[in-house]
Amino acid sequence: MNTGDVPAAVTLESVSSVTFTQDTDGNIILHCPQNDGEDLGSDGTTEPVHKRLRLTSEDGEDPQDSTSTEYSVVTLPITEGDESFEVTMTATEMRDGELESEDPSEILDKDSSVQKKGEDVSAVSQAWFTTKEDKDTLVNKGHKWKQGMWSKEEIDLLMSNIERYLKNRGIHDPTEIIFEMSKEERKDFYRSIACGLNRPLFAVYRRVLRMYDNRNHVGKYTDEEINKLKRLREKYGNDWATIGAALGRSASSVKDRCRLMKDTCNTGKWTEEEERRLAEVVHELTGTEVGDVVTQGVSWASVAELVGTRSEKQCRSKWLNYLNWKQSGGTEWTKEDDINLVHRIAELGVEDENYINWDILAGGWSSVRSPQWLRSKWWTIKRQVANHKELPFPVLLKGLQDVVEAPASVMNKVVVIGSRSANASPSPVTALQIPVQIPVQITHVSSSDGAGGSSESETITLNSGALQTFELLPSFHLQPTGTPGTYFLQTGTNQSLPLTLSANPTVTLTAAASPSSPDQIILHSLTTDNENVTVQMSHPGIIIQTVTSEDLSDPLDQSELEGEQELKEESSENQNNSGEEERSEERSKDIQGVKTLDSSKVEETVESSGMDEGAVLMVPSPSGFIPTNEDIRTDSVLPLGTLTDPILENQEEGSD
DNA sequence: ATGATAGGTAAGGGTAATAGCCAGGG
DNA sequence: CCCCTGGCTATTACCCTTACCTATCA
Repeated sequence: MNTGDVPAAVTLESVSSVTFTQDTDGNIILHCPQNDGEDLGSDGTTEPVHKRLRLTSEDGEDPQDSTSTEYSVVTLPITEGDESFEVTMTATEMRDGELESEDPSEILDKDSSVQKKGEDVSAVSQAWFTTKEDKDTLVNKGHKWKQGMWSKEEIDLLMSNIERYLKNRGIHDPTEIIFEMSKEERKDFYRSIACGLNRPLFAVYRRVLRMYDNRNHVGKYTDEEINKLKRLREKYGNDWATIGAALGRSASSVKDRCRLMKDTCNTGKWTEEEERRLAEVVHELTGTEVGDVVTQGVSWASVAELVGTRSEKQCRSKWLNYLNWKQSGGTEWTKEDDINLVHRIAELGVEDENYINWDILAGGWSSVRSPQWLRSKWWTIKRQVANHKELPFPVLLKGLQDVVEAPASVMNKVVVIGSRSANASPSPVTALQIPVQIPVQITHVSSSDGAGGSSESETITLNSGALQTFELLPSFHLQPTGTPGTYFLQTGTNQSLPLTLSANPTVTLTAAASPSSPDQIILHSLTTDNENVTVQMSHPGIIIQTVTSEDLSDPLDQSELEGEQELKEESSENQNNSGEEERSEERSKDIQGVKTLDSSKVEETVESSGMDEGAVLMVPSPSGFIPTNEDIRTDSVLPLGTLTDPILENQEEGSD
């Protein structure tokens, strides 16, 4: 099974009833009660029988099914000695004909989502394969798996898998398992945490090692370190582990650094002679001629060896970004090319950037220097959108089509793209990023009310300004807390809805029912400072969404925004417990002097919160935009990530 | 002895972010 | 002439895959 082999004989069992629950990460947990029969762990030992769940749909396995769902399944014993077990399923639904309808030649054929329904994806994540034969075997059996950079979703899943593993075993620190335990002690660790990830076990292993190795992500090498590294290199050769240990860096880090510093390396501008030599060597090694486009299949280490004065990275970079294009008579990149690029990508109609085949896209395009260069060009275009990381790819693309065609005066600004809905909005909205506080609409959805189908107006609107007004609609009512002027908001489903308002410590806010309308709470700011207000939510059954700002003329100054940013980072510190690279990214989001507001952390918090009583939780995308059916009239919406939920955070931190 | 399992190492292709250079405009 | 700005180039830290190796165990 580990290499995809299906055991010759399997025992089929059926259970009459199972219980479904949903965990905080949205995984469906299927609880199978202890079987009275003899099959489940009948030897009475603590070692559970390995089970695989087969999901059969009622209508068979028709690949033309309008909805195809892929499941990744793992069975986990609940407690030792208990013969019941849990099944965690991660399901991915694809809409009718998505992907399949694309021209296959336009899509990189390397993503899990192209899998056929019912395929056992766990065969990949449970297999430790590094050799070509192992790979071929799996490929021949029709398995496909994810390669390339890990997406945020994958990392999140990995982290939650690790958390679950830790919880089940009462371990607090994952590094204990990864770096301290023996193989025997950490038996099944990697298999367990690889579940749901359509990646080879080995890839998961590498990723985890990197993630939790605190000697990774150390940052720039100082001159002192470089000198020390040179000495260590002379002493220990290619024993990267030893060198790394001596330097307080990971082995791969020192190895990578050494690759950059050949003794004979020149830096700075390439001389004509160097360029000539590079071209000569590349053509010689690849059996090509001057004018041929060579972008792959080059051994850069060999090239560097022969060029003599440059490292492999320098050679590759020079070739792919300049020399090959220059030699083959390339033309300069123009603004029209920018527009063209965005349109061409849009025409591909791909769901995700990873599906873009840059080789094909670059083909026959004289101003494109190489597929790799084109990709980096895309990056520079993409980064004109401040919140590009948070946007769904199709939304970003649509927005960019407007952006690249916009006048230069607009192009020079950082733009934020937002869309009320990726589906409903005919065209996405672009807006200059001006620091502005936006109102927040909180909609409670009762059990009977579907996701986003909030036909009833149950809204609270928080307007910006010193006087905060909440409009209370029918399903909410106020409940005195005992403190005059302070109320709890009570929802129609009888769930208390503690809504706390906090702000800068210098600002005190109190809430009171409006004398004119009992359906309003009026918040008074007790200071004259019109500080930014943070609404802390502590209720999962709530839709949080940004709404039209009728008044965007209430800019906050930079210091206020920075304060806000700090507040959020502080509150979300617990989320990122791995030292993963995102952390530093979050901190360096200062683009062109405008603080980019980022609510991704906040979103994670809310997103992974528990759900109860059928209440539906929808959260804003990190930029504050979520699909909604409601008719919202704005063209200019600016996100402000001020919604935090300490309780939910605690829930997540404290338990699951 | 053999093959499977579960790592582990090294090499090298690659990405993404940023630093640095430089030309052009005010 | 100076300064600023933006585009391009070069650099670099980190990521990922591949090939190969090794210890342990059934």
